[in-house]
Amino acid sequence: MRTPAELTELFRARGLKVTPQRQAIFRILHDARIHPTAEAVYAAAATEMPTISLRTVYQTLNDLASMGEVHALDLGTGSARFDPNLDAHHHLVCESCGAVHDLYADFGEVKVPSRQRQGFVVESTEIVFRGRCAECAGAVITNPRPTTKEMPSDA
Amino acid sequence: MRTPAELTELFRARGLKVTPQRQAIFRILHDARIHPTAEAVYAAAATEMPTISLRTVYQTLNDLASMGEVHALDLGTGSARFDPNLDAHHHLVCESCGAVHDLYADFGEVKVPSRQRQGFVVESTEIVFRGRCAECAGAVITNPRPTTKEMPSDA
DNA sequence: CCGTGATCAACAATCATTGCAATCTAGCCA
DNA sequence: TGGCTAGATTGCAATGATTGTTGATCACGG
Repeated sequence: MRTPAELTELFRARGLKVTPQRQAIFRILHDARIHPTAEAVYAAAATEMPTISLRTVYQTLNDLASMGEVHALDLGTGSARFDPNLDAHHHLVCESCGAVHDLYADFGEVKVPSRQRQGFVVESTEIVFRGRCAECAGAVITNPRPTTKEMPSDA
Repeated sequence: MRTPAELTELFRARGLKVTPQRQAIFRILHDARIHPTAEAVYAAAATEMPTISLRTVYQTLNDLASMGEVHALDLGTGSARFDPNLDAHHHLVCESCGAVHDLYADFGEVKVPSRQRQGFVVESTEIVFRGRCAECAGAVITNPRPTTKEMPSDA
């Protein structure tokens, strides 16, 4: 994605104000190597700006998404993920822990045969591989993972 | 998918009871040519069995899904869709009206290059084409410019 | 230094889905 | 056929992600 500086200019050019909140979000997204949820961005932002509201995070993420500066992904993991990586790529989704990994690979001509297009106008193509990530695949032997939102720091 | 009669046997064989509610759902799914949401199945069931509860529909759909008799799809259209079609196929999703069409096409070797697998164990692969279905696309054809969002012309 | 838009806070609302507890019944057996 | 019991159904509450609202405050940028 673009650098915080570029996004700053872009926002200004559109008449949008560049607030500290927005700058923080720009930075967080730019540094993100993964696909954070709104909640995750909020958590990250809150460490440096405790008063930021989740509402503002959603707002800015949506702004960025509708400007095409990030991609909003719904991979069925409960919450939307915001992908700062705009290059063509695909995703590996862990059914167990919900992790999303990028995959760069060229699968050649993946497009709808005109015969079966049914008048459909294709705007984007996504390939999602579902399965288990390295850690979860290793651990499947026993417990199916319940929604362990809270983890007792010591057990 | 299997016929209602087959599903009936299957349920019995698993010690699950075959209630009128379940039979209705079997029938509805079997006749479905599309990918109904739970709500849609509920609506269909309610016409012939007004007292059925949405809860029961969810329950049975989930049972069927975990038995592998239908596929639960989350295509980011807000609600999950239940696909009675178990053959390998892909989907065309209309971003405008949310319609989901099946697509039968062979894209050859679509699998994760081992180099990039990162230890991931792939269990399923889905290819989703997003765009506009014939009707929704038709609505925009009159205007050569589909989206009226302004683009920074002075870039 | 203004004006306008952004933010915040504190909810309420929505929507899909699931949890729960009380009630009911399918399927088996005598 | 009648009864029994595990499993099913139901209605409603609850959850979780996300958005709407409103009014007061704040600060970006001209």
